[in-house]
Amino acid sequence: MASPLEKARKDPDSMKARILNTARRVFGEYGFHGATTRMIAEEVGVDISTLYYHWGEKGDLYEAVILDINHDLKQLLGQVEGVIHGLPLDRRMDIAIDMTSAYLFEHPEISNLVLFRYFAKTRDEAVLDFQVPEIISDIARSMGLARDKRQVSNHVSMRILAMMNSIHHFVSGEEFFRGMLKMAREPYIAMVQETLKFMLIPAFVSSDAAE
Amino acid sequence: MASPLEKARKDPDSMKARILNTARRVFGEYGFHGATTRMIAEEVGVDISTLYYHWGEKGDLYEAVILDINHDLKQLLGQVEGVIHGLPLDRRMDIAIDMTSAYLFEHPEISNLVLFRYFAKTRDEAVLDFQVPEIISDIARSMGLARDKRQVSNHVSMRILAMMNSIHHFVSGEEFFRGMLKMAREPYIAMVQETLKFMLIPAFVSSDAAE
DNA sequence: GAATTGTTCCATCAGTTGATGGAGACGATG
DNA sequence: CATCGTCTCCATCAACTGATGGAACAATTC
Repeated sequence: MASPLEKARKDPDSMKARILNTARRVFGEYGFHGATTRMIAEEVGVDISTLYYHWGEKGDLYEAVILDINHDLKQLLGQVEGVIHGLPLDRRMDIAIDMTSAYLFEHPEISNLVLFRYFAKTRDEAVLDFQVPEIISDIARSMGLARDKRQVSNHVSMRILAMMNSIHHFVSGEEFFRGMLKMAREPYIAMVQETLKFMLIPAFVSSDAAE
Repeated sequence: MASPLEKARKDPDSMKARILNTARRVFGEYGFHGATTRMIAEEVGVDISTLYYHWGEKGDLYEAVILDINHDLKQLLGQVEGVIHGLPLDRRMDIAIDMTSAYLFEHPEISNLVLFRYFAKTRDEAVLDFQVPEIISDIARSMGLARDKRQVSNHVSMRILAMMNSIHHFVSGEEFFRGMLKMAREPYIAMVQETLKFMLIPAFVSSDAAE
């Protein structure tokens, strides 16, 4: 029952965990093909073969990374849900945007990896991601956009995708956008949150009121 | 004055143009590191060295591709502007969303490459993109969000970035999202356009009315 | 302390990748 | 026909990449 991933999470100082965390960052920065096992090993400060000993081949390590970030995302959603439960929609969205973006700006590799999975093809055939639909259902429920998480319409799923990706996109593009707009980090983050609220809240609130 | 790019555009059947167009697709699908010169050459049906003869090294070809898609984007914006000129804001946005998304769904490699440039690092140092700010200014002006294209506030730039990327994101993620939602192409595209309007129009229209 | 197990590194391999030099093919020009 | 410039391919290189076997070492168990 104790998967390698659980072991790594239990002891963050273990070699397994150190490799996993570095792999998250490197895969997030350069993508699957852009990252090499040597880059990861070098950054950890160990030999390549140590990577292979702990995580098997490159694709397996990548898969572990994906599972790891999905785990983090779910945990984040749980926290957000706990805070916003029972509040009116506009407040729910306001807080959810703040919390989610703040967390992702601290762990930008999550956004990078999510986006990479969305549209960068791997040369080998890709594994279908079964966790994203689940996460979307969770959001739909906690946002009050669907009564039962089993029956989330495509309609609603699309809107949640658009919402999530607006956030990811500003996190992943930070370097590019900040360079372009010549902004420091803090004002950039503040402006991102403002922009997200500007875009997202009117749409969902007015649609909610119309019902 | 006749750059290689202009030559290629003038004669679409030339080897230069055939390589460029294939490179657009392959770089768009797999990213810079995921695409190999051999993949591109093979798809064109020529030897690798023919690639190098016409476009120089891999990075140069990639750069030509980026310039090429920026050129297409500007052309598209010009067309959109011609159609929406003088209409009220909500109509402008409605039409711009339809036209832009329809075009990008026909040329998805544009969206892919734009997004790739935003957040995928190249192992070599990246070249700063000087064209994106210009495109954003154009949009701001044609949307009526800034009086002078010289003085577009970061505020407005962020909103336009968010808008553009919402579109790109649904185009690039088509395969992933359609697989997830189990939708055919046409209804997917229709639903994307509906979702984009749902999200974008209320925000901009209510902000416009408030002024 | 001996045996077993777990962990790390060194050396190395085969396949891939970016890149080039040179030979030949082709058409235009004289 | 001869010559020249343009274009394409074949052969090949060095560097890089994913991957592995085995030696060395450390920790654990008996």
